[in-house]
Amino acid sequence: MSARNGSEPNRLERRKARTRAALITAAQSLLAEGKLNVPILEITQAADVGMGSFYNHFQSREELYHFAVEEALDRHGALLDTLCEDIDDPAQVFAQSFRLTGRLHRMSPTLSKVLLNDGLSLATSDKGLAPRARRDIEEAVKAGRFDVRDPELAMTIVAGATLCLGRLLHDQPERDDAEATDEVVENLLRMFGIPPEEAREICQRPLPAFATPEDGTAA
Amino acid sequence: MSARNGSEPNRLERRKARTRAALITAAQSLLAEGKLNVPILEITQAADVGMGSFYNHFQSREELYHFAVEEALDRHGALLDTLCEDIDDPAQVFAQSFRLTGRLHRMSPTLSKVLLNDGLSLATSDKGLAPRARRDIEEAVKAGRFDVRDPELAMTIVAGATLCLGRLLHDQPERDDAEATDEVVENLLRMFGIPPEEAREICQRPLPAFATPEDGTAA
DNA sequence: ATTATCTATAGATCTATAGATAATGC
DNA sequence: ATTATCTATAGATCTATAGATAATGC
Repeated sequence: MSARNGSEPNRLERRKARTRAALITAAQSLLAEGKLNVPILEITQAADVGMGSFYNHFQSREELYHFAVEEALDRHGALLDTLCEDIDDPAQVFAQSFRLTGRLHRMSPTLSKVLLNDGLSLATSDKGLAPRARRDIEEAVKAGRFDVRDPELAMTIVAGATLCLGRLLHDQPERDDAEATDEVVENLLRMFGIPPEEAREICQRPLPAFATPEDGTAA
Repeated sequence: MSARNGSEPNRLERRKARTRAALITAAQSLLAEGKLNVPILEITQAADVGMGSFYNHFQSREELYHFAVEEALDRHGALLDTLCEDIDDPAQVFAQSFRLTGRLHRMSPTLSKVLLNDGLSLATSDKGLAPRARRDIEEAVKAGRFDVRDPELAMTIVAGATLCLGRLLHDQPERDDAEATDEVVENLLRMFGIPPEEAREICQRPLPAFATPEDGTAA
């Protein structure tokens, strides 16, 4: 309650936050494994907290899963914001976001699987990649970079490609993830009216180095 | 057992098949509503059969749901085969399949929602739209119609677009489904290297009349 | 004194089956 | 006589909470 007044959280509040975070992390691991129906007890055991603590923080498994997905989306969104902040051309922001996301599936498999598990709702979420891609497409259209009649439909194709590409990269571990991702975004850029030569060039630009804290899975 | 010998199924076998079909239809309705965790009893009540009959046909809810999705995919695949059988140009078969599928979301909402509910696995399924679209893309490449480096990645984008478009059409009931679908496939055709003029023209060709038996939901 | 967590469990819910009933085959 | 279905339920499982314990604040 008192955390709202802007003052530092005290030790009690930090402990509470730790318990909550442990539950959310456990939920993300379970979501990534596709275990949606595990008993509450199994969740709290995975989080290493008592059964009763669950109900101090969440009303139901569904509520916990909801927050777990939101947390994953926020983490993804923050990563994209950080790594694209210096780029002006919306077409390049778009391409770079997509290329980074493609590489994320293998680098942060849990984060990736949480996003994929939620399936199509990722496409319409107001967090994570979707709102950013939508923004980039609209700005690129305004700037005359993209030739797109309906940005929302363009967004639909992009979201679908993102999801199915992630799925493909998990299903085919032998496939080169960077190469596949870059080819998909190159196709998308051409679809948006970028000349083939330039599309290819945009997808070959160096990406910023980024280290994901190797996944949300705590040690 | 004796149904395997090619002879006519007798009344007993037909009754058994009816019970099984009732369970599968009920499962499809529940899947379409997103009710994945309903008790077996609720499924059998929806199918109007006794609780015990469930276990005469399926080992678990998961097994039933699996067959329910397969049945939906088969029905969709058969529809596409019937409606595209007279077309030679693989690019047009591809476009027509996509255009028909887009119109299906509203015409057969239960079928559509079952397919969407299963989410990304639709993209890699060997039934329904996916294998057909893959076939069309590969043939179009061979025939020099499509300019695509990796047909599997092209397929990935198409599958994603299919799914997210379906989701969009359910989320936005006021949107014109035919218009949106045709614009998406037009974009995809351009991405595959079809000249813009021709892409547009292909998407404006008349479609065969098709009446879905208004959905798998029995009266 | 207050707050969060933990352990233990009552009561609700669900699964899977046993045994009875009904339909069909021969 | 055989096969499928139905009803009723034992036993397993799970949820949600009560009450005890531990940690922190003041």
